[in-house]
Amino acid sequence: MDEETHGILQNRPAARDVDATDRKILGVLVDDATVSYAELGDRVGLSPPAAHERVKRLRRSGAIRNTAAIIDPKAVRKPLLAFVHIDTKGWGKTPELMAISEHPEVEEIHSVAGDTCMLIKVRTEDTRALEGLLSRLYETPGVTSTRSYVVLSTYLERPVQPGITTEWPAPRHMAKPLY
Amino acid sequence: MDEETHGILQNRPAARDVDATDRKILGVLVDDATVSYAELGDRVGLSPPAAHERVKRLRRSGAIRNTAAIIDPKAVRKPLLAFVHIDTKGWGKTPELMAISEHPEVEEIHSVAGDTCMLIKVRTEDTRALEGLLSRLYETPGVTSTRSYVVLSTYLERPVQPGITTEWPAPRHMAKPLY
DNA sequence: ATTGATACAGAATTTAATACGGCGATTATC
DNA sequence: GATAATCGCCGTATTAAATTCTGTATCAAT
Repeated sequence: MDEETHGILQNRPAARDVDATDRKILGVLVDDATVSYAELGDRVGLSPPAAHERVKRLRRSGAIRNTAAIIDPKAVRKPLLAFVHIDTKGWGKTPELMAISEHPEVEEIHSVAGDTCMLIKVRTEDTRALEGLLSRLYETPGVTSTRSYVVLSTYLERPVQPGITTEWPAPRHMAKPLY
Repeated sequence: MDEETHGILQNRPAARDVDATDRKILGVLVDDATVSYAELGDRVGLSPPAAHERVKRLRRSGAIRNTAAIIDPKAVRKPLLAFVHIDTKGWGKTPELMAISEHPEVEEIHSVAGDTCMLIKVRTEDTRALEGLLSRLYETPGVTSTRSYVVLSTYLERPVQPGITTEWPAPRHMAKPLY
């Protein structure tokens, strides 16, 4: 038996890894997911049904999490982007996180290794609205301090790219990493 | 004449602002852009052609920038997320920015008001690949130092939300902001 | 060598996207 | 205040794409 033997507990079926053709497909769909399967097949060298089958598999496996409309922040009156560092005492995860993610201005919440506990990304209409949001964030139980960094200009903003990640050359005479 | 009088220079046509129905549509499409216009119309209380018409307008006006597949970073072998602060001397914009955005691991580049010049968001396969990327970033002309913050856990990550931004209450006896 | 599974192409069918014509309501103009 | 014009919407018709089905070649395992 293969590695799918322990698959009794996981509901995901195959989870075959993403090959070169899949990456091509992802590259097209990240740019524009409205292309027809005929067009997509042309671009990656497959027939329409074959391209369709691949995309279905990528969806099933979770490689494609979602197909979403990307909204211009200015169109929904949120031209101001800021990053906020939040220091907390005894971060009790669920309730506080839920409270913070309720605000529609909050787009990301990360726990960071470094000089701060939480890093969140927010978009607001203007500095006044940011002030209001920060005030509400500060009132969240567990939050001891916040520092905010307002973005002046955004030069690049794109989704996860399917391109290969180049790697740091391994030290000579050490084929495998030490850890 | 109205505010469109100065529209001689801008090529965008109408750019009517986004109303409540548009926000509902955006709310649906951000969640799942693969719904049919019949389904979309049902959700927001419109006929399929009417829903289609609104979506077309939202695309034309740029409110919907793109319809994209959202990829699971793990599926393309980029499970490691990090933010990098880059200090530069005399940031000469274009060439250096181009050089940095060439790396497929780089997803965002922002200029930030605060104690650092540039804030970039990157995804790599592992810490070794991050090390390689940082090394290459450091070799970019104009870069004087980098500080990186590795993300331990991501609790929330979602696209721009069409929901209304709540605002900070204006000071009493001051109907309009002072600036 | 044989069996099984997988991925693909081509054709057929079903479903959805798109274009068109007409109606009602709101807005601008005289 | 009456009229014309515009805009947004609906219902229908047409076109295009998604989806299903069947057969075939290729690769892996027995």
